[in-house]
Amino acid sequence: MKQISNSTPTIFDVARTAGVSRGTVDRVVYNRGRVSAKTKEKVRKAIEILGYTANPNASSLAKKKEYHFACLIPKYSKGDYWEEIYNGFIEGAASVTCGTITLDIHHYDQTDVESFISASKEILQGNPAGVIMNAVFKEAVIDFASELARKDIPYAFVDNKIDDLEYMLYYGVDPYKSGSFGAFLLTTRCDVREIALIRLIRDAKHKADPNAPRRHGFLDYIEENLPECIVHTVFINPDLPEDNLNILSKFFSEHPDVKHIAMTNSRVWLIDEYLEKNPDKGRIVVGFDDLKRNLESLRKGNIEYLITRHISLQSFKVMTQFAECVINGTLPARRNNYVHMDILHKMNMDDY
Amino acid sequence: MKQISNSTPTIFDVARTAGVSRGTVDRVVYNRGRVSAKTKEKVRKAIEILGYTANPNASSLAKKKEYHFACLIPKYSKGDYWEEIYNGFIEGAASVTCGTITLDIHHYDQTDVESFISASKEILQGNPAGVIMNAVFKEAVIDFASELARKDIPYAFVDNKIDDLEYMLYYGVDPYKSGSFGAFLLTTRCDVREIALIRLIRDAKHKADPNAPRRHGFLDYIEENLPECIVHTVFINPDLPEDNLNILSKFFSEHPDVKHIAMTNSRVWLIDEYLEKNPDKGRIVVGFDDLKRNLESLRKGNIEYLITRHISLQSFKVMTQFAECVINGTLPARRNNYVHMDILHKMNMDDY
DNA sequence: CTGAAAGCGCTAACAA
DNA sequence: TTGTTAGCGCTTTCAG
Repeated sequence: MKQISNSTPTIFDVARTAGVSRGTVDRVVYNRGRVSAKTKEKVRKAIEILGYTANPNASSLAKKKEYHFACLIPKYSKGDYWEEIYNGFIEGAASVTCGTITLDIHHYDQTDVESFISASKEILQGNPAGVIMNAVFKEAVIDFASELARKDIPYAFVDNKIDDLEYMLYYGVDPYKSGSFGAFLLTTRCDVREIALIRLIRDAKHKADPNAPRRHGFLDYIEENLPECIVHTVFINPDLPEDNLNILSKFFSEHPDVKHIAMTNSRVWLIDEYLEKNPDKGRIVVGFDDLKRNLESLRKGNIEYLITRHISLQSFKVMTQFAECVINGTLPARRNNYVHMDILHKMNMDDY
Repeated sequence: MKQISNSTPTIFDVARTAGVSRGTVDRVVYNRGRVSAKTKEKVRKAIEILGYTANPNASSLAKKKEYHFACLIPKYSKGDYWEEIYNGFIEGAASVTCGTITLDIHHYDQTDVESFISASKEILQGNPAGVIMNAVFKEAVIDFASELARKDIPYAFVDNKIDDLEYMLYYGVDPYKSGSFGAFLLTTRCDVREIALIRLIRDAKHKADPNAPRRHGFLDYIEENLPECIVHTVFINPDLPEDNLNILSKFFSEHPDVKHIAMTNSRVWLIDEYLEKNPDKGRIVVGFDDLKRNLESLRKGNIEYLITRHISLQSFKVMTQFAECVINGTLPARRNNYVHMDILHKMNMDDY
C-alpha cells in the first residue's frame, strides 16, 4: 500500500482520497460509465482537490488497443504536394500515444472520379475507426460521407473540405485568402497594368479544378484593387515541358510589358526554365507551396515570393488530433483549423 | 514467461535472443558499463536483428529521477518578449518525458551587470543539471560560462549567444539577417531616398545594446543596396510615451519626405499612437516581433510588415532538446539552430 | 560482470 | 455498480 504522495498525484491518490478503487477513478476520468452519480461526484472532487492529471506515459503503456484509420488522398509522384501530406500522416500516426494507430492509405486519380469511388468502397470494407480525406470530387465525397455517417464512422478533411458535411475536424489553409494574399504580394507598391496568370491545361477528363478557390481569391483581389489591370491567362501543359518554353516565349514576346507573373497552382517550378533562360530584372513572380523544386527556383531568384505553409503539418495535425478524439470519444477544441500562410523569399527561406 | 513476440520487439525479446537478462540489455543500450565486451556484442547483434527501439513511454514511466535546470533571462513586464520566452521554458519543461524537470528561473536587470552576476552566483549554488540563458553582458556571460565549465555543468543559449563559448545548444533567429530582411521589405520596389530609424534612448547605465546586431543588419543592407539613401535616427524614450508624440511630430514635420520607418527593437507599438493620429497612405512601417501590441498595430494597418517568429518556440525547443541531451548524455543533432523568420502582414496574421 | 525482481501509473478484464 | 489484479516495457536496486 502506497503511503506517501509527495510529488504529482496519481490515480491511486485520487482513489484514496475519494475512498474508492483505482478502477472507479479510471471510469470517471474516461467517462466509461458504469459509475453512480454519487461516486462520480466524489471522484471529481478528489481530482479537483489534488489537481490530478493522468500520466500519459503510463496510460499509453497500459493500453494496447489498436485503432485502424484510413486515409484517402490523390496519388502523387516524388516531390509532390501530396507526398508531403502522406508523410505528415505517417509521422502523425506514429506520434499518437493514446493508442496504437495502423494506417491504410488509399490513393485515387484526381482525373478520375471512378477511382475515388472505388477506393472509398474499399475503405468501407475495412471498417476503419475513422477516415481522413480531401475533397476534390464534390458529389462523390458527399456520397462517401453519408455512407460513413450511416456506419457511424467519423471522418476528417485535410487541405480542403465541403462545408456542409458533418466532418469532425479540418486542417488546411484558406485557399481563397491565400490567392488574395498572393495578388497583394505581386502588386503591392507597383503600378501594375498587366499580369500573366499561368495555368495548367487540364484535359476533358479533369472535371476537378482543385485550384479554383485560390485562383478566384487572386482574381477577385485584382478586380477590387486594380480594376484597370489586365490579367492574361496563359495555359501550359504540365506533361509537355518542352512546349512550355515556346508558349511562354511567344506570349512574352507578344506582350513585352507584362512583368508580373503568378501561378496559383503548386507547380510554379514548371516555368523556372523559361525564367532562367530569359532573365529580366524588372520581373516579379509569385507562386505557391514550398515544393523542393519551387524552393530551388526561389533560391535562384527566379521567383520573388512563395506563399506556403508547412504542408505536412496539416496532415500531421489532423492525424494526431483526429485519432485522439476518435479514441477518447471527445470533440476537437476547434473544428475548422486554418493554418498560417507563410511568405517565403530568398532571404528567409534557409531555416524554413 | 512471455512467449509470443508478434509486434514490435521489447527489451525482453532482445534479452531472449541474446541469451541474457533484461538488465544486461538495458546496460548496453544506455552504455552504463559493467558489461563484458562479448556480451555487449551479442546484445548489439540481437538489437540489430530485431530492429529494437526502446519504448519511450515505458522508459520515462520507469525512471523517476528528477532533474533540476536553471534559466537566466532578463526580467520583464506583462506582454514583453521575455515573458513569451519564459512561457516556452515552462511548457517545454512540462513536455519532457525522459525525466521529471524542475525549473529555477532567475531574472536579471538588463541595465545592470551586477544583477546578472549575482543571479549567476545563485544558480551556481543550486548546482543544476544544466543552465539556459541569453547573452547580453558579454564578459559576465563568459565568466559565468567558465564557472559552469569547471563544474561540468552544461549550458545552452536562447535568443542570442556568444560564438566562441562551449555551449551545448542554441536556438534563436539570426538577428543580423533579420535586420537585413527588414530593410529589404521596407525598401523593395520603392525609390527610397530617406528612412527614419526609430531607436530607444538607453541611459548611461544601459551598457548592453541587445538590438545592435539587428540594427547593423538593417543599416548594412541599406548601405550596400541603397547607398544614396539617408537614414535618420530618431530617439524616443520608452518610459515617456507622452513625449514621443512630440518628438515624432517634430521630426516628421521637419522631414515631410520621409515615408519609410523602421524600428529594429521589439517595441514598434510605441509609435502606434503617432501613426494612428497622423495617417499617411504613402507611409511604410516595418517592425519586429509579434508582441500583442505590435499585432494590434499591424491589424489596424499602421504597420505594414512585422518580422518575427514564434517567440516561445525558441525557448520551448531549447528546453526540451537541452534537457533530453543532458539527461541522456547525448549531443544535439545540431548545435546552432536558427529559426525561420516569418513575415506578418495584415492579410496573413489571423491564423498565426 | 550478470540476473532477478520490485515497481513506475494506468488499463481492462474479471470477480464480486 | 464497484473492487481487484495482472500486465504494458523499462529502470534500478540488490544479490549473486
